[in-house]
Amino acid sequence: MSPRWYADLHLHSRFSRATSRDCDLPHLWLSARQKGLALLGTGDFTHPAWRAELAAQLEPAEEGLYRLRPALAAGLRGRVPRACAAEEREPRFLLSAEIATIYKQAERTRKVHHVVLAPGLEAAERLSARLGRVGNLCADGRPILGLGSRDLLELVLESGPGCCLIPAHVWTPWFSALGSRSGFDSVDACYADLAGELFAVETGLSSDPPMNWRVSGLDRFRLISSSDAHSPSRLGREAVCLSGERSYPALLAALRTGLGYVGTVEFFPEEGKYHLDGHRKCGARLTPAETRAVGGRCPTCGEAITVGVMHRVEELADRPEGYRPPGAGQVESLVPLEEILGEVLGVGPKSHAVQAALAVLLARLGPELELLARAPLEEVARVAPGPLGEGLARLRRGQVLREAGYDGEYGRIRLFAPGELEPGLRKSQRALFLEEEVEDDEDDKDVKDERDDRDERPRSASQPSPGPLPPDPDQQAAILHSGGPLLVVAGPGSGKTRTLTERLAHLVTARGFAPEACLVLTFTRRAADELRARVCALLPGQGERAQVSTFHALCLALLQRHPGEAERLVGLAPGFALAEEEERVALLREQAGLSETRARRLLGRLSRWAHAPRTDWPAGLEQDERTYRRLLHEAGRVDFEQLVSLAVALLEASPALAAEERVRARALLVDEYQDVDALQARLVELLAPEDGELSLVGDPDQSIYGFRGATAGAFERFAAAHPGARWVRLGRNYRSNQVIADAAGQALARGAGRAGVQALGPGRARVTLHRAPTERAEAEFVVASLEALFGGHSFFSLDSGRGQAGPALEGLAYSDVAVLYRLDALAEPLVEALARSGIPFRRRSHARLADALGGDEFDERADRVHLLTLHAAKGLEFRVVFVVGCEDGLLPLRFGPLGAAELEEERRLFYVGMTRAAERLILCRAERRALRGKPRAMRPSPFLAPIDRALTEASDARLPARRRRDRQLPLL
DNA sequence: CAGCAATGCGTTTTT
DNA sequence: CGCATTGCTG
Repeated sequence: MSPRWYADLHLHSRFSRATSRDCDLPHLWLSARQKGLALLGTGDFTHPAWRAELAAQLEPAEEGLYRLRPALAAGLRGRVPRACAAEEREPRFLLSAEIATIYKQAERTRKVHHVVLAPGLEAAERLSARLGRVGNLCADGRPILGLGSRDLLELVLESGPGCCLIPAHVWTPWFSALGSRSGFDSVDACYADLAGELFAVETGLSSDPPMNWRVSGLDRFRLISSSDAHSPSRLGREAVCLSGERSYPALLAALRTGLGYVGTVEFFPEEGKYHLDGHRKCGARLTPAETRAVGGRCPTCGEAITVGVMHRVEELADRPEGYRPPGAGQVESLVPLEEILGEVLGVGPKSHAVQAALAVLLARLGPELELLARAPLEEVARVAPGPLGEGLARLRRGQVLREAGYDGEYGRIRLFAPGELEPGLRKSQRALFLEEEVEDDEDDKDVKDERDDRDERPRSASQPSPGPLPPDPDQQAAILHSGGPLLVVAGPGSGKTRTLTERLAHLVTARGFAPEACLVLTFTRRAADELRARVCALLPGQGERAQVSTFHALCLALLQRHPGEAERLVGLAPGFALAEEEERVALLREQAGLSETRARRLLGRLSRWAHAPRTDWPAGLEQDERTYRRLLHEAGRVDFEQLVSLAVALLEASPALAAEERVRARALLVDEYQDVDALQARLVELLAPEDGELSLVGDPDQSIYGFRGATAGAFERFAAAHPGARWVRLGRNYRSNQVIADAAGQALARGAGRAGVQALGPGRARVTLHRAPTERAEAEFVVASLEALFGGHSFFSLDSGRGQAGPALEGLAYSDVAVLYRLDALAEPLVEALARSGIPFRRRSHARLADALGGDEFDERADRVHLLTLHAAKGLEFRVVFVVGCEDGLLPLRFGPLGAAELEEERRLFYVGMTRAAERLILCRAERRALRGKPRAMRPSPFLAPIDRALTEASDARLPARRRRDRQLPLL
């Protein structure tokens, strides 16, 4: 039997009334992953703006289905809970909409809602065009048309093969085919001569299949269930369960024939808003019999009672309760996990405590629907010992307490009787999920997580998906700035990328800049990809047109745009091309007769000396360089290192050409400006738009690429040349807790003056300082700490995790942790210890194997502990960061005497490492370490000294006390 | 060819 | 700084 999958075909976008602003494709996609929905309706395809968004953000997948564009999906990867990331369940979308028809028939006003499905964007467009002639489709994503149900069905059927209609939530009183206040006594009466074209009906929240089975007139319809969600978190509260192929034709076939239709996921019908009869204003809830007894009038006020679904089913039923027609689907009755957790924890379903617990459960146990229906209870108990497992057991047995809904009031399903859950039990269950509540919870209220969500929120695999908060005032100032050059100094975790991308979006949407006239410059392709994805998400349909490029790619494109001038003015060979590393080596071997090793060595030396003044070059190097350049030129090649200088030379040689290039980018935004070298700074000056916007973004405190030519003070030099430039400083750190932010600030400023960047967020965990005897002991400490952080084998058990680097963190995924080091060579003992422990890890080595193999995106996002050099960690963030090798000589790295500038760069490197951490920072050192074979005694890094002892705690290795006697040795 | 002095490299990384 | 490689001299 092929595996089952779930589909939610009826939901709404943010273009419908009373829906969440988060009903956009990324949020829906993310929620689908969390719920375990493999197929989602888009909802609202009749709305032109939503259709434009669909066209911009989706791309075709299986027949009739669409997937989120990879650039967008890539940006969301980090927010998918670890156990919800199954590749084969990556959500697909199909075109769906809900249409309301209001019309008079046989003297009665009929209000009927319909779900419409289309086999693709073109068909949706066609149908929308026809419906647009009937009524206004722009006012509401769920349009209201003055059209008979039958006529709507006719329009749908005429819009092309595959277009179909499913009567929506057929029993609800106010808006449905069978509704007591709106509809008919049969589906056939509603759709008249075309009713035969229908093959499925949606049961709605307040009825379930067993109720529907009592009406023989519905036997020929496949029963479907959907969420009708108005916010992403409500997706999948009801759904269709299918098996077999995932495609639009297969879905229709399953609904028509039953082949591949498994059944439905349901609310307990009592939870629906219209299950029983009643009058909400007076709080009167009545069973059908009671309603009949009081003559359909509210006993309190005398107004008409709203007749609910149960009552209506009884009116139309021609079979007793309990009848099950042949071929009926399976029924899984579930309760949203948020509600269950709210009950178990004794707090509201939207509370922080519930969201935290949800994140843990999804990260560990997988998507919600599977988890509720099938997660093994032993595993549930392992993740969350306590009443949750028992609750799920009762849920699966259908042993629930039901308080039925009526007249628009949701019902309530409980798993535990009143008083069954002791407050103490609830508290302990809550403690499982909340990091800091255990020791001091003076009050019983939620621990409020104040961490802001501006942008640089930890990309935890287990984060729920809250929408972003509005920009803070400094971010806002940078986003809105208009006029002269803008310098944005953005500290760690301050929302730099968000500010940059939102500024770009602002320039386009509010200031009228054409997207193609906006240029964003970065250093790495990776950064460019990320920025592009985020710009696309912010500017659906337009972001793709913006130019987001690396310096080198821009320069190459610029040279290639002007081949004539490039030949004439900077002496490039006609039809020049970029030389790859192998080609450069081959050139030197074949043309200059150098050996392979000598050729590589020469290229290495040239690259190393490229940024030093030629007068400092070793003897002979200049001569060698001239020869190499000549050979390169004769071969019609340029190398990467020349690109920027050639582009600068070209722009300087031809002012007209420079002016032409400036027009191409009326808005120029440069990321990581602190890393520009002199040529790149010059390029920026040459390209600075005359009447547009120039924005330079970066952080001088994170300048760590001096060896590559980045010259400290790039911002200052720019400001000196442009006295009118506006400075904006983003100083709030939304990433690190206060302790980490302060400690990092002290390390950077050598303890003087500045109390670090201002940080928000909870933070009681101190920075751990650990001294190990040897590098092997250091590695074992890291592993033992990781085991504690992950809670050992019983993942969240309370009694573990008091050991090494603090207690277990809830919902911690392996990829939330990084181990950082100054030299790649320091990774060896870590690799060995981690491999032994079985903790999955990934070492990013600078060996560019990944690129050679065409990228390893999959590995990149795998849930593994990251091993990285400090340099490679820049721009990333982790909930937990270890920095190993905090020793003099390694931090700062020193071979001989160290210049002041180099010392400062090493200090900034340490600062960069510290500020990668959001929640926990552990600084480790070894007293003896073998470097290049020879063991050496190591002193602590001088960078540790300025950190206030109040912010740190010492943690000595308390690994299984193998060698207690060691402690008697003098500690020095 | 042995022996010694001079030189340069080590470390971070991107295109 | 300290080690390895290179290249020169005897």
